[in-house]
Amino acid sequence: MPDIHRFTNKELIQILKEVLAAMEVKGFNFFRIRAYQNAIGAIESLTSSVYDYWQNKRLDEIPGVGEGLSTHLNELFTTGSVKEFQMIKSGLPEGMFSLIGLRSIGAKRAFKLAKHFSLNSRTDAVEKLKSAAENGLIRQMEGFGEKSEKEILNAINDEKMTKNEKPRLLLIKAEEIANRICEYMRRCPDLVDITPLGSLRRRQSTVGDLDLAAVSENTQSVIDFFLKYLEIEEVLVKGDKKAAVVLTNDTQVDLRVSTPKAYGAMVQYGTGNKQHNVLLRTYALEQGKSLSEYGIKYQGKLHEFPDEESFYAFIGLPLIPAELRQGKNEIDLAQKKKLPTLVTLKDIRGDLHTHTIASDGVNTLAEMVMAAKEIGYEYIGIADHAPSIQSRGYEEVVEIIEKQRKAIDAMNSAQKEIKVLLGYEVNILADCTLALPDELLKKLDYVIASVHTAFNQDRENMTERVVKALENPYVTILGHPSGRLINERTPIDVDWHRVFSAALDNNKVLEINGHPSRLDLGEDLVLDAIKRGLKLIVNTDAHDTSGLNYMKYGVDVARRGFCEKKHLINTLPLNELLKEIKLGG
DNA sequence: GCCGTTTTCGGCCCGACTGTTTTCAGTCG
Repeated sequence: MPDIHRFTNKELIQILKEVLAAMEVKGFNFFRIRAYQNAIGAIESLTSSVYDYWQNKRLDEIPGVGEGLSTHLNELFTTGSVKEFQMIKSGLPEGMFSLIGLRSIGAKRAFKLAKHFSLNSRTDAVEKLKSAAENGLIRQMEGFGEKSEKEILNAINDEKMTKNEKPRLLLIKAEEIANRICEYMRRCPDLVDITPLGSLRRRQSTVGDLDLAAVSENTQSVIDFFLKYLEIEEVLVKGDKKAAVVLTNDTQVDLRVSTPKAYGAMVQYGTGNKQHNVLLRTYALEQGKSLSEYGIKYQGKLHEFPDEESFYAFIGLPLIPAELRQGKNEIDLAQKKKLPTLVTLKDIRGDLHTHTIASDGVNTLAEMVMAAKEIGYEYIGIADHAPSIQSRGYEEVVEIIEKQRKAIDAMNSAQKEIKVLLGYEVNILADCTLALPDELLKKLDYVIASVHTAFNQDRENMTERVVKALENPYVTILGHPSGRLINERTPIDVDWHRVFSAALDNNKVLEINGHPSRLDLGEDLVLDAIKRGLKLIVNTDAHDTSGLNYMKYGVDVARRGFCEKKHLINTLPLNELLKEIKLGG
């Protein structure tokens, strides 16, 4: 039965933001407002859906969501609306809720404008405001001036240009843009160093705005140099400590500049995430220490820190890896000296999900093996898409697989530096069967089962489908488990609890696919998986030799999911890996 | 409304920048 109250995280955030705005306008208790802000912040940084948390009765695991909000969310998912929210919003002009998304318009101004121009419907509020601005009516209002009016008009026009929701940048893309800017900035004579902060430094799978921190004795000179960067289309903010711009590719870049002796505090401040910083400041305050981007105020004195390590040490904590600064329980773990020792790229000994020209890859088997050898891997698994029996016929498929086996055997006898394994990526078909029969699967060294078709099946069917695949004795790995393509395709709808149980019961391995558009499993599911004792593997899904380098993005996800070396089977030496992937037949 | 190695009350993060103001409110990160 379809569930009409299944709000997405994005929809929830919008709902909560509207309630938040209403509370601000009506002057609700400051801390109650902040509680909503915190909850919104927490939901924004989630990679799993709140709806799933609700279904599994785990809403209280979302930091900032307590008893009150849980009750409201429960009502929302059950009935489709929340009486309390309606009451909070009652009496306010509807149009204001269309305005709060606009840059430079917060709750207060949205209300003033909506009231003044009688913006009583959402649909035409922005349009009406635009014509008011064009007719010079906004500048006549108290508290508004010519510049505000112009800024509002700009915000509306920008909004229109990006009406289809500016998608967040893939990590790899954000990295590229940031590298370009940093390269340019290094030509500034006064610059000592520059580094990306924010979600890019935390290695989040997608990045919204780019945050950079520069270090220099002459902060103004660095800001001036930055503002001359050729790709800048619009300057949003410029001061002597920070600047914000929009690039011609529509990416917003925030730059902060600090002196060397205070750089540690600046880097800490800018790395976030917001939730982490809030919790850290609260934690420090218990010791009477007040944190800011300039240092730590303690007993009336500002202490400065050249690096983050000394900054964290001053409040009695070890350095918390940037990837873990998510506002989960990392501060607690740090305090108890129980932070995980995160897996690193160097720990990875091989890649089991790669393609060659035998299916849709670009490079030959030999080229892929050579590239893997150059990386220094002990083993590489070739997992081309399994040839289709429907189109080629059974006999031909058998021949193709035997040919591939011979080619790989030849590779292995020709050299001993790297072990080549024969796998296939086998589709989990819509009818719950696999694209290759068991008697062919058992000839392989390992099998990756993946969903590649019929992504839109309902939760029950899809769960059944994946669980069935995991019950097949010849399947080793569940490939790109959610099937998502970032900004392109939403994840399949499955009951992860059941999928994880099936993987656990049948001793299967879940993949963290490192392809920059996939990064799948996502980090929150990775965390759930290791909590439940599941085994994981990071693979690249490389379709050419350069794709093998995607491993680092997969490791990023693993690290954000609190993975240690022991959680990933491809950190094992070859003989132990072979035991892990030994087929059941 | 959230949260807890000083737990169920009494606290709750910090600062930059901007525009419209003569000291600050609003917005943003």
